[in-house]
Amino acid sequence: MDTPERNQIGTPLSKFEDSPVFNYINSLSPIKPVKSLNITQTFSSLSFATLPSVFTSPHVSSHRESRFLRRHNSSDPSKRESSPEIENKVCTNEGVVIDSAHLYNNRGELNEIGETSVEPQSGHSKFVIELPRTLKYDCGSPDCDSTPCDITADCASELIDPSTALVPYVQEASERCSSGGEAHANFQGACQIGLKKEGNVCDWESLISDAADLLIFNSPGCTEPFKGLIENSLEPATRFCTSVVAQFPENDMIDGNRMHVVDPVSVEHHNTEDLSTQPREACQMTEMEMPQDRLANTNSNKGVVRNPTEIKDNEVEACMAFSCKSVFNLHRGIRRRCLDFEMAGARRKNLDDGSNCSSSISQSDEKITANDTQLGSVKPGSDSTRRILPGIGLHLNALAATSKDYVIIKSESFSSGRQPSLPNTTASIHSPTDSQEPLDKSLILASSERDTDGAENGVLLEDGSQAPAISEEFNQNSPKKKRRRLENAGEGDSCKRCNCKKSKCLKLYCECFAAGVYCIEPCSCQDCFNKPIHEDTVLATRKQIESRNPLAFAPKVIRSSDSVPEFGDESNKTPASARHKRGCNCKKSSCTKKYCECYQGGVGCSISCRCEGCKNAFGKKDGSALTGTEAEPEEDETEASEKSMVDKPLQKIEIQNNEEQNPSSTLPITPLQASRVPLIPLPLSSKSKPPRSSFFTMPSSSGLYTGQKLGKPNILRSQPRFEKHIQVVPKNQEDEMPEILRGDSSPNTTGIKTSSPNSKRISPPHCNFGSSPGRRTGRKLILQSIPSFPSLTPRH
DNA sequence: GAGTTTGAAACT
DNA sequence: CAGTTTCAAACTC
Repeated sequence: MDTPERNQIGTPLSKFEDSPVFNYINSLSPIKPVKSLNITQTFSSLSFATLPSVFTSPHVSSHRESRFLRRHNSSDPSKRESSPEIENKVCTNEGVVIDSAHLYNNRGELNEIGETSVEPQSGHSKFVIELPRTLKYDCGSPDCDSTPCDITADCASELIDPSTALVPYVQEASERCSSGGEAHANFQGACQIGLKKEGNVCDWESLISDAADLLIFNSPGCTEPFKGLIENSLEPATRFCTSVVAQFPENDMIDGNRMHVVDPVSVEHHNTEDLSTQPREACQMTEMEMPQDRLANTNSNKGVVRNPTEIKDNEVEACMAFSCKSVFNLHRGIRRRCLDFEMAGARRKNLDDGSNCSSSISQSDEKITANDTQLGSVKPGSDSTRRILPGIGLHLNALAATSKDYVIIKSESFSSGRQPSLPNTTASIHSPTDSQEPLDKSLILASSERDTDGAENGVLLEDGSQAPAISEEFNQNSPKKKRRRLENAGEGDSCKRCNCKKSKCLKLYCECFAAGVYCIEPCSCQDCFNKPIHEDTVLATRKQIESRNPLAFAPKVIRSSDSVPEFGDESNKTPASARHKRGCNCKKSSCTKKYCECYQGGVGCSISCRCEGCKNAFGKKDGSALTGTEAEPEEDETEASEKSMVDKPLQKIEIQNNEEQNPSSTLPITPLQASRVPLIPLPLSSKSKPPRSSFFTMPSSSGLYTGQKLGKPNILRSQPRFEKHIQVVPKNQEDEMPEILRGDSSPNTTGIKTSSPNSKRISPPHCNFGSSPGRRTGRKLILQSIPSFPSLTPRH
């Protein structure tokens, strides 16, 4: 209560409390005070305490929390604001219900607006009148539905107590109902007019009536002014409603909006009419519908109130409640949808990540998981931006294949769902700022991040939003993801993902970071900074590392261009057109396990390697040096690649390669992957793997690269795209790459034996990417690819 | 799934 | 540049 926050937010309350009316009310009923106290407490605690989560209405709070959490960090200021508002509203509502004070409060607000001088007795009459107002405001606003109902019902019951008041009120209500289809704006207007409300109110209403759609629902801009009005004049309830409404997904909103906006009145009327006959049911219904908090209030109210007029009251209440209730229900339904929707979106992401995304575009229907919340964060508007992501830039994108899809899917889903709604106006009522803003922000963030990513790196980061961070970890940690990741890795469906625990994914230890891609859901990393959110950090770190070693982010395996193989047949045949950039340093693995980067990359060891006891299936260091071994390697390669030729021990390799291929396949998919050298090599290696390396290992590292590449390019080449990317990368790296590439390119012409068996192998391997069969463009492609490469290291 | 092995990356 | 440490993947059980 005391907290400054409260003051800010709760100004209304303070007013109420201070107001003589409030005091009076309190004095009137002992019960009331208690409730009021409770309310106030909750209020203070809730609203001020901090976040919405704390707060009250389970629906609202929970809803919000879930949302925010999922989407983003609740950090968004807007969110907070909203929450407090909501809290306030709720509290006020409760308070109102409990006490008549609430009305007074409302009244007080109204008074501010320009309350008419009511007659002394008017106390009741006022109530009546006021109620209408409240109703108007609450109910009137489509948003309000839920709360208004409560309020009205409560108020009505209690207020009404003085039966006199009821009559008019009821009459009005009945009239309204009878009027039935009118726009509730009119209804409001009428009420207000009758009340003699001030211009403010009128304006407000007029606004509503005129642009009811806009105001109510959504446009933040509209909402704000509106909001201001509300704050000033209106009850918290309205806010609450608005806030609640805001939460609803746009999609829903569409329907909901109409329902609320256009129909609210009619609905109410109908309800009232119907209900009139069975008010109690309606009441019960309402209770059922209402959140627990509210229920408590209502119950209390009932208990407290009950007057002769109860019946009428009940009726009225029923009507109101019912209408509200219906609306409320609607909202609820909407909310759920929204949540689901978001969830669905999120899920989609996950699913997409795992599988494909594009196809799966989601429907809003899908359910979401906690992780998904992030998706939720994804906002409708961002679609375009998201799509951008897929961009080429960092090979990272490759990762993205999944990520991309994911993004796209999201966008689609949203578009289908929310976005459409947006146009409608609706946006949703949201309390002006509340829900919507957060969403927007989140969207923006996500989009921006993504965009930036895409722009800069071309990488798509899934994380996009804040939420991602949280969710990511969440996801990452989850065994499911791990499994998925493993599966993916194993299958090659998806890209490999890191599992960093201490490096924060900002060192080359991190595969993702090394590949120039952001970590995504499948990653199991901890304290990951390799996310769009931390773009600055990532870039800075990259720079740092690059400053140390310009080639740090270059593909480890340099593939000679496809064409490279100068060495003639041999070279062509040799899968090992590629070489490891720096060479391995294996001592115990004999270069026969993935510990060996050369082996992992599917390339043979070269002179540059310092390995001991090299037995690299793709090419031994010694052998490579020997160039002579070529024949074997070639055969192996061919065999491996074609399999037809199986020979040699290489079979093992083949198997491994196959395994690798999958990964590679995935890799190829995303540009990002390209960056990841290892992945690339594998695929190639798989087919071409074997022996060439022995051959190629050239004396000079550069020579090796070139030579190997020349010789083996074929293998690597298998995947045109990869190669391209890879090659490109090298260029960036100037050091070796340029020479190599250049040399390769020129020499390659000869080397390119696309026709060579290797080439055949090549095509198959890469799967995903697309490797369109025709891809093998040969050297030219490579050159072209070069440009793309830069994307990896934007700076260069 | 936990623990070990391995070698690259990072650090000194 | 070499040696050592740190790290995460790969591997084994």
